[in-house]
Amino acid sequence: MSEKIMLVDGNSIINRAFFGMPDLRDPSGRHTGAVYGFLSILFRFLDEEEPEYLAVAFDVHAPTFRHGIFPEYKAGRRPMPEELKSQVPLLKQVLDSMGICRLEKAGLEADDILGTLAKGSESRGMDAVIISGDRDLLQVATDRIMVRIPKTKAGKTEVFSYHSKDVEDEYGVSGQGFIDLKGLMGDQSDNIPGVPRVGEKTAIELMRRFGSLSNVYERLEEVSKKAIKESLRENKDLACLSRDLAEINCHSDIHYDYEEMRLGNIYTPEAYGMFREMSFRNFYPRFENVSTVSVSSRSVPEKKEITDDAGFEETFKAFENACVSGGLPGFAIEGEDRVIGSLTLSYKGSDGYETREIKAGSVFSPERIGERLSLLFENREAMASTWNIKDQYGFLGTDVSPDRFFDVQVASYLLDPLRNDYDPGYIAQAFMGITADSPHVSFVSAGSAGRIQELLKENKEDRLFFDIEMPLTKVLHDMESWGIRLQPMELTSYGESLSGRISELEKAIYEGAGEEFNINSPKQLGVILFEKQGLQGGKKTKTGWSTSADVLEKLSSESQLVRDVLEYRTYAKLKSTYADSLSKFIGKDGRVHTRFSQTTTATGRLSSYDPNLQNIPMRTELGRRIRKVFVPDNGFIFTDADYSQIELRVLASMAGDERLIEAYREGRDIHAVTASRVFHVPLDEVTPLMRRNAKAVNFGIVYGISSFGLSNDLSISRKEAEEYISSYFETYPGIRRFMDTAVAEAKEKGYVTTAFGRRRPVPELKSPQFMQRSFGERVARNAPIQGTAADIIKIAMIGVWNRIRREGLKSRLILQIHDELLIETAEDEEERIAAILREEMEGACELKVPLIIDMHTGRDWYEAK
DNA sequence: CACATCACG
DNA sequence: ACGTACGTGATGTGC
Repeated sequence: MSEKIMLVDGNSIINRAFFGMPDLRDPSGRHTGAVYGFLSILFRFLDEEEPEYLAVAFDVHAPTFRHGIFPEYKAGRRPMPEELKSQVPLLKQVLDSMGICRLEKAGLEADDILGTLAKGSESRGMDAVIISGDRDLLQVATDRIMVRIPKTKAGKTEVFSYHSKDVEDEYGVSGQGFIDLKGLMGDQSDNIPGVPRVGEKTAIELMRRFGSLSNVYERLEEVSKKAIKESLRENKDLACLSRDLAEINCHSDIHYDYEEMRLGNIYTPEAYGMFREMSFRNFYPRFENVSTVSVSSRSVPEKKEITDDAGFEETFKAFENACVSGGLPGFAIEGEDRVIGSLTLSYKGSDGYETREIKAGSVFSPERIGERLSLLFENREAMASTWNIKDQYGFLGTDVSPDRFFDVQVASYLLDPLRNDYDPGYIAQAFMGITADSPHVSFVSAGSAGRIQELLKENKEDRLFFDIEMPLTKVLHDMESWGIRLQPMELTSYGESLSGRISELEKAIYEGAGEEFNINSPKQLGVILFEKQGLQGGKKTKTGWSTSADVLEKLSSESQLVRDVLEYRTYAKLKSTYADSLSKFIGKDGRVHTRFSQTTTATGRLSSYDPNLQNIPMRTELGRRIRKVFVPDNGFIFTDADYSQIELRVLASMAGDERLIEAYREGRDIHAVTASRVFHVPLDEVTPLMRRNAKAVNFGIVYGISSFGLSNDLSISRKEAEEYISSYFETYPGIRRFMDTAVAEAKEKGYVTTAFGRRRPVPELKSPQFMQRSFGERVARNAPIQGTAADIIKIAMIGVWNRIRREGLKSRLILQIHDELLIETAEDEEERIAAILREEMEGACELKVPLIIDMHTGRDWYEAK
């Protein structure tokens, strides 16, 4: 086997990567999308080709132009956007860190460098693979030089690969002929003029017939179309010039050395450092054999274990001093089931941070450690920093106040809510400039808190953090630890009642289909419905037929099979996701303890997982019945309170739209009022259909509305949807102003804010892709509304929790479902709780419209809702 | 591990 | 010309 060299067209690939990737940013705010995309492409081809040699060529724009005769050449190319420009030097740095050979020379095009190397390598008996984003390079393809062009299409990368034979198949010309072809047809992206009136089709035909440009001119009389013949005659010079411009110079003066291009280990520690800086997580596994110890051990202090009483007290004293002097020292507790395994404390010493670890065992009991720590936090002057306090309250006394803590996980979420996680490694790197794999938590908490606190203040998110998010950590901890009681027997029988119907439907479906198959496989189901049964009106997904409910519903009137599948889906979903899985989460106490995440959503909402109790069925009677297995403890009932149209009210208030505000103040039926205005009919002539449509418009407005989305939702034409929307904005001009302002603000500042100062960055607005930008606009309109509603219910939760506690009640807040709170209410506290919920929820904040709740009680969640 | 689907607000 | 409503989490399939 001969050796192989891989040659990458640096500029064209990074360009492709830029336009094919979302606008990623690294923690320090640098644009990195194009670099990421480039590396994905590079790694993919390296894995596929396994070359012995590798080089990446770049253009270096010099004042002289190629051939020196056509100053407009390349002048017509759109200038590189700033967001891409900044990534070229970054990419070069990354390539250098991996020891990958870069080839560039002032005045040379990357094409020329690649062509020269490919031909040079071929003549040395090597195979060459050129990776490029455009087709210019096709002219150098031969039997041994393959040109590969990756294209991103619908999120997938498709690769077109050409040896000389493939160029001939597609264009009917050889590699050499390709140059003449471009001379004839030109190339807009390269500003090669070509012959007027000759496009791709004509050019290919001419080349097929005459074989070369010179033959075309020798036998010009044989050209049949008059207009073409004339144009060719008049533009002979232009054709020759274009041909010269199109030709890649394969004998350019570029120095290269195969030893420098030989592919060694590119997964170096230096490269790993850069990948960490840019948070390119997907590529970390490629570095698994790289030792990173040298990088991490430099800055993270050694933990020293405390083993005697004197050291114990000394350490706590030092920690306490730092706590009360505002030094924000860090701590971290590890353990299980409320039993401390170890406590680590970090505080500033005379020479950087010092870290002490106290392990629970024969010397120090878990209780002693916990009590000593809790005692310290009774001091109202004390404050310490930690990571994820919510999951540590269980180790501390029940009375410890959230005001004693600064949670760096929660705080860094506020600073950038778009990340997937806020692990200590990220925080150390983003706020302390340390690259380490898993630096210990107490050190990171201590070392990053000062900087994070400054940033919160700068962003004006400090009130949000101290007044809402930190108090909420305690509320959430209590909610998780209380949990909600489930009736296992009832859950089982609910599941069994579903099983019966599921097997009936299975049988009917196999009969209707004429064969057995996996109904749960959209792939198999699509084949059955749209190919074997021949149903019409199928839609495509990336991978095949779509079998989603909205598609199937359109077909259900004409097919019993489809109706059975839809019903099967409903039952199967209820059984697998709810009946079967919930029972796995019932603890020894008979209760399910969902986890609430305070650092997951982009808008400031909470999320619930393990299990998710924020998506228990509600909309259909069958599903809703599962709520009957959620029951209060003996001696308790449920009180459920939900905000009425909180997002629309928030919108009315934030937008300051007078008509909408007035309608709410007067307690009107908002959807009916909207219908009356939008459809130009008196209020008492609004039909149920009109009201329903107006309701959909109101929903759409909150989502950032598009005529496409609305038309889809209402099954009306786009034109009609557009009319609804413009009529809506005429009715409520304040809403339009609000929406426009939100988008303008997002474009200017890069983020939008809620009424309480929560930020939602909108990087999509800078994307070169239309679709991404449109998405950014919808996000800019929606996030302030959804986020403000999230802020409000968080305030209400803290209020309700505090009132229950201060008034010494036995009842407890156990669930939050975005606009709804569920209280497990002691039977004798029903009225107190109703009053507290109403006061704290409706009075959570002052809007320009009233906040209203609906409230119910019941012996299970089904009844209470 | 990505995708399709579907449960909720 | 483009082709989506905003925000989540869990499940099952299939590479």
